[in-house]
Amino acid sequence: MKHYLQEKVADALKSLGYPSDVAIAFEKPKQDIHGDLTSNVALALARSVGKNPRTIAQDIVRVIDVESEHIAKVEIAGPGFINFFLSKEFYQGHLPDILRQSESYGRSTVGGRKKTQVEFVSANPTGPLSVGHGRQAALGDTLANLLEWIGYDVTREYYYNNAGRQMRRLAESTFARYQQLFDPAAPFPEDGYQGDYIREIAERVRDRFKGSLLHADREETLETCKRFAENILFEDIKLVLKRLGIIFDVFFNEDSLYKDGTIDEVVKDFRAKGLAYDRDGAVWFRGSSLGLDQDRVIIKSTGEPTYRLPDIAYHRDKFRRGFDLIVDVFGADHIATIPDVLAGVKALGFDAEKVNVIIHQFVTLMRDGEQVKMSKRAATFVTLDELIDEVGPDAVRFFFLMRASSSHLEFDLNLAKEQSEKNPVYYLQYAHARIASILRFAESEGISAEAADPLRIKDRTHHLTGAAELALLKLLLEFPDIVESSALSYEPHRLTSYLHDVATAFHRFYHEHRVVIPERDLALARIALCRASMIVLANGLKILGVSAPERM
RNA sequence: GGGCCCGUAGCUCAACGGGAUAGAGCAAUAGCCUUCUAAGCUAUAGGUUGCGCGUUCGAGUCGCGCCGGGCUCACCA
Repeated sequence: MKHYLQEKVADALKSLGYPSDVAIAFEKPKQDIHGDLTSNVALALARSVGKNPRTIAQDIVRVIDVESEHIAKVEIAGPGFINFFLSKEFYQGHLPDILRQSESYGRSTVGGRKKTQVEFVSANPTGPLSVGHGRQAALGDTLANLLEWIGYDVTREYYYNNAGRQMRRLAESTFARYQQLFDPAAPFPEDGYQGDYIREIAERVRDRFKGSLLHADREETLETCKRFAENILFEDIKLVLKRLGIIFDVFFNEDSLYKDGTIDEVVKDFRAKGLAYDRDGAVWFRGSSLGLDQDRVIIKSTGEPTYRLPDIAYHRDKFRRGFDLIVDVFGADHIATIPDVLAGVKALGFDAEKVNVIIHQFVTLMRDGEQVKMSKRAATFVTLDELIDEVGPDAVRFFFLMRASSSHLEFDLNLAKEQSEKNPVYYLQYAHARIASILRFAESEGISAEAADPLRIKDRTHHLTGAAELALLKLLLEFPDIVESSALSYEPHRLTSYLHDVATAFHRFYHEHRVVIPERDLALARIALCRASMIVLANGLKILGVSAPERM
């Protein structure tokens, strides 16, 4: 409809001799009295044309050629808005489309199978996933879902590093706890990982190797401990992610960048371009010549690279694999790496515009009105696994998706656990379950099968004339636009808030109108509306990764 | 000190490339279940959008300067 009106307005502008290069924007007015779609073209043109915006609006309305079966009314309001009122027949006529598309309703092909990678979580296997990772997991997976829904070809990728100093600490911590199982007085490294999970891993090392590691070669033993711990931690991570319904297509090991020579290549290319140089025994990246605030070390004097180098190499690899769109989901604490990576890939000749970095702010847990204190050092953090245990996967995902990623997120544990109307997850799920219940009832009355058939419903939709019915129907027809805009703006919270509106509109409809009634045609039309509502809720929840129960 | 994010109703948050009277939920108050799920609905109340300038037909949104909170500025990742 938007596109249709855009064309019509463009035609009108042309015939009036107004500049046609302006963006003809339509939006949904906040208030119903301002119509269903509104455009501010007249206001936008006022300056360049040098006329009163209302005059321009009147000109446009005078010559615009719209079919009356779709448009009920066109009005000029306020300073020069042109408000279009769509006919109820227009809305009624589209109800069968929802039923016909069913599970696919909301999908589109605007993405054109564009090869896309979404990288998220990417935690190293040194410990359990935190609550912060949870937000990232929900965000990344939902962005991936959204992009898939609008026709992108999406790869979900997890990048990790199982070498280096952190893994060394993991190995030493594990071994120390293992030793302590035999001799409680054995020392624990000062900078070791404090968490209890290390003790659990150590016990499993003991179960597997008994005391045989106590006097074996230290380096070999540490290597054994490292791999053992890594495997356990990774399995745990995958398990937790699976609890949230997340499955990665690719686990990308940083190590492969060394093995296949990508790292060396990047350094060589940087040197060739004068972007890398030696100083104080280290290799530096000349970010200052690329507009960055300072040069940074990419290879330490010890010969080890800093994280920047593999990060840049990794992104080069992404480009080489042919991704047309690269979405990186990072926590706010990683924000410092981004300028280097983007400048690096750009310097290597790739289009940095294809990289979209989504930064999400931190999560604070609230319990009984007080912030849950978390310290990684003291190992008093709440793990994602524990959070899921406490409030369930649906609440975890939904709560993480409710807010804009740029906003700090306060996670109210009490609210998330509450099985009542206060809890927004239940509010949505309840609407879905309620519809399912109505449909079961309708079926028991023997009239649901017919209402599932778009063709049979087509001639009956004109019975839906109540304000609550039409308001609901209008909202349902917005779904594809919402999916598209949520995806393209990388803002899943638009979808959560939209679904909340749908649930509200449905509940209102439910309270005003009885569905299963003797008037058969009206009953069928209303059942169709229920089905359509259920489709939108189910599809929306599917994108969010939240279950849509049939009963509650 | 530099960079990024945030500051909107008592609390948690919306407001899609500036748009019309700034919206929801929770909390508060008053109502609604013999009828398809009350985990629901209706109504009332709640605001100088942190402060001040500026840009323009129009600013919560853009620019500048303050104030307050978070993150970050390693030869840690």
